[in-house]
Amino acid sequence: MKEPRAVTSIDVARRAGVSQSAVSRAFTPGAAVSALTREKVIRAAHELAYRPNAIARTLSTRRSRIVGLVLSSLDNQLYPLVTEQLSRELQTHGLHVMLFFSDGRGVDSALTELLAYQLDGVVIASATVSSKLAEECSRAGIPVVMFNRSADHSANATSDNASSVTSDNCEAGRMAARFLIAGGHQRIAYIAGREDSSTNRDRERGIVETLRDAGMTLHRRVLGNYDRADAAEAARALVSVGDPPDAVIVASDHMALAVMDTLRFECAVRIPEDMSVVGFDDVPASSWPSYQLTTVAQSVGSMVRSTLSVLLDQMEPSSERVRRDVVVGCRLVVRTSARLALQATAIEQRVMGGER
Amino acid sequence: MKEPRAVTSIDVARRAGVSQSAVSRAFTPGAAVSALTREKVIRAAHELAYRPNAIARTLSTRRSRIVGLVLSSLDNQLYPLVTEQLSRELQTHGLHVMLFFSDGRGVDSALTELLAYQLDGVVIASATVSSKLAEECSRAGIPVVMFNRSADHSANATSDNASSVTSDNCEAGRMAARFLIAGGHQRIAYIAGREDSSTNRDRERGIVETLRDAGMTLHRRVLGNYDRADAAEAARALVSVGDPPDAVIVASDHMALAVMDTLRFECAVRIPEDMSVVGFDDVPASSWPSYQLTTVAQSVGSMVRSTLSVLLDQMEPSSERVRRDVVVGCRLVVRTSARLALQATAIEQRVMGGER
DNA sequence: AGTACTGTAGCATACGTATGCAAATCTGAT
DNA sequence: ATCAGATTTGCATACGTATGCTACAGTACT
Repeated sequence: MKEPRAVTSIDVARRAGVSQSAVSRAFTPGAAVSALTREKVIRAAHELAYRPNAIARTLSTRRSRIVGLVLSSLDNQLYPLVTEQLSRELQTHGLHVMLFFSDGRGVDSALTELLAYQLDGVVIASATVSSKLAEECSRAGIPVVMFNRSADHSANATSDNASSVTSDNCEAGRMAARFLIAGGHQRIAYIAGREDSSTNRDRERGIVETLRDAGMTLHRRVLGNYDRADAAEAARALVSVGDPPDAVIVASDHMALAVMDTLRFECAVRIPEDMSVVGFDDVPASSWPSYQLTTVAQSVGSMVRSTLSVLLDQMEPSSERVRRDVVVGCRLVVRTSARLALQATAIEQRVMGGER
Repeated sequence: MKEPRAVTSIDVARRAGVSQSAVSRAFTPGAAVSALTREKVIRAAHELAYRPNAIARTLSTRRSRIVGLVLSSLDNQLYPLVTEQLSRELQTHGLHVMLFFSDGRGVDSALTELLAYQLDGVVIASATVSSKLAEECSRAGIPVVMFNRSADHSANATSDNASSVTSDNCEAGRMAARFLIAGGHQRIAYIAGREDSSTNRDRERGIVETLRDAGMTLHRRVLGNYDRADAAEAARALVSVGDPPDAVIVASDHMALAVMDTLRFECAVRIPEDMSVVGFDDVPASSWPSYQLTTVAQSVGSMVRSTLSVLLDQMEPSSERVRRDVVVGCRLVVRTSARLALQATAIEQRVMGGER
């Protein structure tokens, strides 16, 4: 290897006429260095284009300033949003994101490589990830935040140390159901997400509860698995039999957009005249004029900030690492994909903006 | 710090009754260890739940197995695709992606932190990144690949070492223009991307050339800056004056979708009856039934594989690090947002699938 | 039995930075 | 000028792994 041999703190020390320790301290905020020494060091460093080696620093301090982000896919527009915002937030704190994609098949051998990188924290935003991963991280002393999903306390005997940041999905389900009920809908169907997802479970519970309280019951339930193709198939199933629903709640906007397309262009169903559609998440495309999807928005901003807060907190060496579960509020974004209470056909109220 | 003190190769060595070197070699493919020793080590490692410390390895080998991915945003659906595919491909080669978001304002102080992580390579998929960054990386001996953009050879006196992977954008522009000309369009407008983008420049050149060869000229040109809002504004501008175009080529699908929405829902323009729309990239939403956007597809798969190939090649210590510029072919995906040659109104041919 | 060779094991050190500790310097008050 | 106290400096070592080198054991051949 004839690499140009990177410039090290020793080179800088020599040039500045100080010790290597001095160089290190000059780059460590709050360290004991005189202003003069620091200035000499900074100058020399600048002349040599020196940059502290983050890897060596990690080895020494045992803090990598790297956070792992585990995803199963970026198909759902929600996750690019989360990825970008989380990454930017971390960046302002001098932290960086390393990406890990779960391979879908439960094994996730690739994910255990994650342990090798001395990560300062891990954010799991993938449903298909074995809870074993979270457990392994905890055992290794790495703070874990489950993003947009909570660990199943029930099934897991071992006290699970993973924190979580979720929306108030139960309430979100209620909001969706209440809105449709108020709109005079009689036959409300649900296209579910993955059965093993806490988000789906909570949203569905809120819906079912609210219907029951109104003396109603779920008209029909089909599985969409958070997948566009499955959701399209579910939409077909809903209209393929007699007595179709007059409204459908879809467990995510990602699916809801596919449902709208399928209903409109394959099934000649008018939205919302023939059928109302309500989703969850408020992804960017939901506000596009072609869809104008009424949806229960998750505040990605709040969720990301909460995640950051939990992580920074637990990264403190003095931290007690107690599990924290943050629940963020939702809000209904009314657009035109669902009939309103007052008007059956003439629809005008729209909400296009909103924090993201 | 009362961290549980991670288990190291020394612990494993002790338990297996061998030296630390033996442990290291047992985990190094192709190293000189007997099968017996390796087995003892593997067993001990397994019992202690040992995982080699990638950071320490990096310090020793000077190879981090981390690739930096520099993005300006994930808004455009193209980039989530790229991010996921690149990350997965790298993952299968034992490499990982670290994310960097440029802050838009040219300074990018955050990006130079990138140099600190001893990255094995950098992929720049951000238009707004100072070419200085690429230069700094090259100087540090880090292979750089510009993704979906090429460095301006012209303006840059310093021989730029950054490789690039792009589509054949000039040909892509020609394909779009030829298709519209064949469809009998007379007044073809162009909504441009950012002026400083090589991708925009090349696509536009292909379009203008082709029009000229057909004895035509660009009916109108408006700037869209690869931004949905700007593109919507551009669409309004196109129809706000007399003699509107009968076709518009939009420099990216990301913008084209906004253009379609604006034309249809704000301007009451029927697509393609009143105006044809053609885009570039073939992002996922372009194939959604609401849009059915005719577009010149970039083969994200090919581009990612090429990027990987260049990177792996240049990461070889023996590599000569000569710049490589890969140009990937495009293909026209005909859907229904633009009139075809044979039929003015009755449109039926569709292409929905295709490699991605 | 002696020689040459091959394959393994362990020792020692390097990678670049951070930091505890003791020594050195400075500050200001007497 | 002296000294206590505060500040700053440099030395030495630790962080966990990889690897050049030497030593040794085993094999095959003369």
